[in-house]
Amino acid sequence: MKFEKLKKELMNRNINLSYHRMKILEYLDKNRCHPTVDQIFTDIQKTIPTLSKTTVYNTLKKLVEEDLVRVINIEDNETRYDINTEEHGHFKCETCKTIFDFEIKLESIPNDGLDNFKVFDRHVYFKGICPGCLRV
Amino acid sequence: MKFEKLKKELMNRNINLSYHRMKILEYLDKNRCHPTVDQIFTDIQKTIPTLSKTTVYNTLKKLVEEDLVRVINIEDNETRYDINTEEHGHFKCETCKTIFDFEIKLESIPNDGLDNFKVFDRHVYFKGICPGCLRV
DNA sequence: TACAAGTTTGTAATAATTACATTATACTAT
DNA sequence: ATAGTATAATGTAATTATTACAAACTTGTA
Repeated sequence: MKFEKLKKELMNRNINLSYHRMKILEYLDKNRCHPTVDQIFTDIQKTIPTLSKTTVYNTLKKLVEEDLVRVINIEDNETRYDINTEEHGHFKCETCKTIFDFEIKLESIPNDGLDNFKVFDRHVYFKGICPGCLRV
Repeated sequence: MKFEKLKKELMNRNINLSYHRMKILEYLDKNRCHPTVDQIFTDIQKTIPTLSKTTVYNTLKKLVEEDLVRVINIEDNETRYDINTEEHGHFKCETCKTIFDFEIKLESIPNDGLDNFKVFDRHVYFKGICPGCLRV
């Protein structure tokens, strides 16, 4: 989703677009590398020195509740956030640690065992080595 | 994998099957509910009061390195462990919090975008509501 | 202008995990 | 059997991520 559209989405839902919230949203929009809370906090703090980490947590929590941001849990010790809520999988390179997005048709996954389950949320992540690191 | 086979696997790899390690392995074999470190520790401590949590962490780390146990990261705050290393997906019920296994053919997932990637590890997890909780 | 609701901050508390030094156990060669 | 070595287990302390909460600040509105 584009930044302008995201802003509108928030306004539609009566969510106040305060300065901090906007900067966090803008950051997520520009840095689609699935940043951690710490990365978001550290980077934005450079321009807004009074930003507090709690605000980052609060804002992300809000955005996740509103389905504008997705949580990614690949590694145990780092929760990452993704503003791309469209259907896609994640690939984490174990060498350079980069997380790549890849297209995936989740509804094409056969899941006979889940006939009577109501499924809200589908996550797929792979691990391995990316082409760049393989070449070295 | 059966418990006896797991033991043999460890011995093949020259991994000392100490009493604690064996108890942890046995626990994972009997409790295929994807327990957290804390659950494992708390339960086994009832029979081995001198067990330390560090030992649980150490043992699990070893087992994961040897590919006898898999790490499951669904929620940000709880790392779970699964002795079932055969290909399967996980479904977490958001109501009762139970994690179900389901069959999945991971190689059937189309992933055109990953042509030049080397993939080691494929994880799939869904969230939603299980039949039992839906019925209520 | 003043109130109420919502936002941000800062500090403290909690919880999971890791680091590390020490002790215990088991294995090997003499 | 015994000394020596490597591995395993323990306990404590440190680190890190996250949450709880109270206080201060903003903003919109009556």
